[in-house]
Amino acid sequence: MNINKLLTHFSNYIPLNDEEITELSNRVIERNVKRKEFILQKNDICNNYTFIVSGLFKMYTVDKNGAEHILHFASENDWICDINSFHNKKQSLLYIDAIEPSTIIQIDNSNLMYLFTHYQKFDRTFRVLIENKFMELENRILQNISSKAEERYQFFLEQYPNICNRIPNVLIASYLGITPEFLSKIRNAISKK
Amino acid sequence: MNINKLLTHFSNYIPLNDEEITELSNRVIERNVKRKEFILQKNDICNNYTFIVSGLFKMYTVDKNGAEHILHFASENDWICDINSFHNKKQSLLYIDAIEPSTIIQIDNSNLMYLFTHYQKFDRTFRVLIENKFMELENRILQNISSKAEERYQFFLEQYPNICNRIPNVLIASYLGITPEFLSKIRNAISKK
DNA sequence: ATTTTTTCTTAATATAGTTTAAGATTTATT
DNA sequence: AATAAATCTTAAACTATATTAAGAAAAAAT
Repeated sequence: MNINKLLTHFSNYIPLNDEEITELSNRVIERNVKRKEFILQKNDICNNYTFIVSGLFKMYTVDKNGAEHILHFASENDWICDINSFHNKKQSLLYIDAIEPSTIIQIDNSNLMYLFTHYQKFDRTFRVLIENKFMELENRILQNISSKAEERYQFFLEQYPNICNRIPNVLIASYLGITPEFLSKIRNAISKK
Repeated sequence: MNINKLLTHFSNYIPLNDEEITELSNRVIERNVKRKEFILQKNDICNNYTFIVSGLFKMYTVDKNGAEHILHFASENDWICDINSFHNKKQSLLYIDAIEPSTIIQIDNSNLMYLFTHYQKFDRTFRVLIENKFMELENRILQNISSKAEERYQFFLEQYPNICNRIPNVLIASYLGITPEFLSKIRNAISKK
């Protein structure tokens, strides 16, 4: 069962005891998701924290011209959630769909709140989880305000070696905030060095 | 005493009981900080979470050309900390200094860890705090990858009406990731509309 | 296996943003 | 009050990136 992958993930933060493992296991559901299938769409309320057992997702907005802007990629052993919609029960502005066929484990809002309330460890673990994600975003912001597109691309390749060759360049461009044509130019310039 | 401002701040998340108030009060220190005084410098380890009672700070890197890139502004009733340095006890890449004469309340690493370990509420409150900051950064990233500088400037003015007129434009430009000359051009274009 | 769809590239032209330099204005310091 | 320092603006020339369009290559669907 894939729950083991989630338990191993937790144990990298704080190992769970038997009671916590049982409680957690009873409160999550496992799902398979096809390529291009949505697990969140705009105007829906994001009711789940999603742990990715295998596969790859993108979270993004679509602007008035129909262009996608990718806020996050997330692959195996990572979480994906619109926490604004999740915690405030507000309609989401974001889409999340699968770039690859994927297997996920989801915990919904009420079950996660139950764990937060009854077991201190979950508050702690999710605090540390979100702190780590916050640091990643800080680095990304710094890149965005201080570096040219070529440096940001090189940094992306270094930072995400496991996913960068599973993602079409058109999506990497959208993540970096540039056009695919310009990314192509950058790649050409790099290859000539 | 200014500790009341901190207690009020906590009570916006989860009110503290008497014991928690006593514990917290005994574990923080209050300081006054002059304009341009550093509370964190590059290569130091950030050993404090800093709550701002009054005043205004900037957190930034300095690149190889000596240019500042501002990651965060923080004013009264807000927190500022390099959480990467703080939690991992790593040398910071960042500076934090006061834009205005300020009063702050600081809690150091060991005291905060004590509170986390002994009182669940602090884990919870700091989880929610960092979740809110994470959402703010998500919005900023989306702006950076999808909007032109003029829109980002207008959004900044709307989102931070209380601080935007206390910050010189040269620093706003650095926060937005543009040159002060170009911000001046944008302001001129806006004023002609 | 063939067709359709998606992805990647190239190039010309256009726009957004930077650089350099200089002067004017405002704010801080003596 | 005078001087020094920081801030804001303008403009010309330059560079980074976007747009448009078109064709080639690769991947997905039938």
